[in-house]
Amino acid sequence: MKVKRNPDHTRDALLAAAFDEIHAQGFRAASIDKILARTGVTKGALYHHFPNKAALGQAVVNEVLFERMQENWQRLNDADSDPVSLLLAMIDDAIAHADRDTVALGCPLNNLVQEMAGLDEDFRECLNKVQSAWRTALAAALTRAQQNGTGRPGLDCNQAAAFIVGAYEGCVGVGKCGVGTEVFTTCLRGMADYLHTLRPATALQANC
Amino acid sequence: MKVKRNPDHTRDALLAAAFDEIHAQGFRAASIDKILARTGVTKGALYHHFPNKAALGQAVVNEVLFERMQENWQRLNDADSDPVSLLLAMIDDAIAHADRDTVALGCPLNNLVQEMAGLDEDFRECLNKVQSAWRTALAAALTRAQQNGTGRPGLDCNQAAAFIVGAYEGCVGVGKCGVGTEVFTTCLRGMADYLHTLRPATALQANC
DNA sequence: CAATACATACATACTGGTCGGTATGTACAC
DNA sequence: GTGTACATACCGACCAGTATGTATGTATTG
Repeated sequence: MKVKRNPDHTRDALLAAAFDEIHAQGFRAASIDKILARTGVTKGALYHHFPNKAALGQAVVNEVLFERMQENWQRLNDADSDPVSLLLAMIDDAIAHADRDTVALGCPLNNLVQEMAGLDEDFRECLNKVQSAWRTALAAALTRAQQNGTGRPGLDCNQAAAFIVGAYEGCVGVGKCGVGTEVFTTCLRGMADYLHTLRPATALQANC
Repeated sequence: MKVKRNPDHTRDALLAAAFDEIHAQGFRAASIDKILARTGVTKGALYHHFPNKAALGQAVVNEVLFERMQENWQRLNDADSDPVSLLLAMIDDAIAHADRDTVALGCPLNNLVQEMAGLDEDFRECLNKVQSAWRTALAAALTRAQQNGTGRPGLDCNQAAAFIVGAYEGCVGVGKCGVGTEVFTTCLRGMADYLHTLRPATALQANC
């Protein structure tokens, strides 16, 4: 029942398998041969669709990773509830659904940033597009929070957005060191404490 | 004037060169041959001192990385000034001394954690020793702050310590994505904002 | 004190395996 | 029939690791 030729499907299959392999092994340790074995695609086909390994990796970032992460962020801006509560809910969700394997794998974006951003300028650029889109979406959400009264007035939203991205990636990162999910969840709970401080100071200061 | 034999010096030279190579390339991409070329040590000598590459890498973590990082933490506990101010000063210092190359290299501990913690149990274990020692030192400092009145009373110190470690590593991590030091420093300034919330609420709530 | 014995500390040359990449050929679709 | 979409076989480079040999320092013994 296998279709003889389907270039789009072939390309997508390669991107998906490359994403998984790179997520698990990192880009440089990702094996072209393993990606081929996983998909059943041959080397000739791969090098027909991508000029070299770097182009494959960057296509994974631009086409798979970027879109996958955008699905998460846009939740921040299409709802009309307050963004800080949304962020807290996402933290709770991450804590609730954390399991050993996903913690060990880490964030695919952060993994690549740590490995490649300092080594390859092209990689750094397309990774930066993903990460800065994240920061921008977060900053917009925080600005919206200020406007609808659910965000602390004095807050520097761009600065806070940068920190939130960094802190979250950091929580996922240090979580890898723990035996199970403990370090990860503890770290996230500390982050939840921080997120509460992004709210207007009314509730906290009621007892003074 | 070269001393004919000096096993301790040979071993130290290998560890130092391995640290640099691993810091720059990661563990798996670190080349034994390049470490040898850098030191002038031969392969026979290296494999006399270390049974294999993994043992060399773990020795780097246990002997070089651990001690190097401990020098930074013990500042938190030997002074009698308040720890939160010390942390803020360290952030300021990091911002002031940040340069393009160090940001691109990233934190040697975090680099290794991201690369190896999920892949190799032995590595994870010795990296965890370094990182948990950091968390412990931080938690102790925060507890001390609570005791001498410079720390917020209700704070869960272990949780906050975990978050601080994660957030800082995250700031260094996402900083790699930026063109220069901008993302890194913005992120750290956001972190400084967080650190202020660890203080007792007196100063902030004075205007209510 | 000197000769011997032995372990430590290297040095050199090589191996098998994996890697990304390519050269060349073929079958399908329009 | 002509370009696209594959398939196969192969290449040189590099890799960690090893087999083997040698020089050096040190303890032992006569």
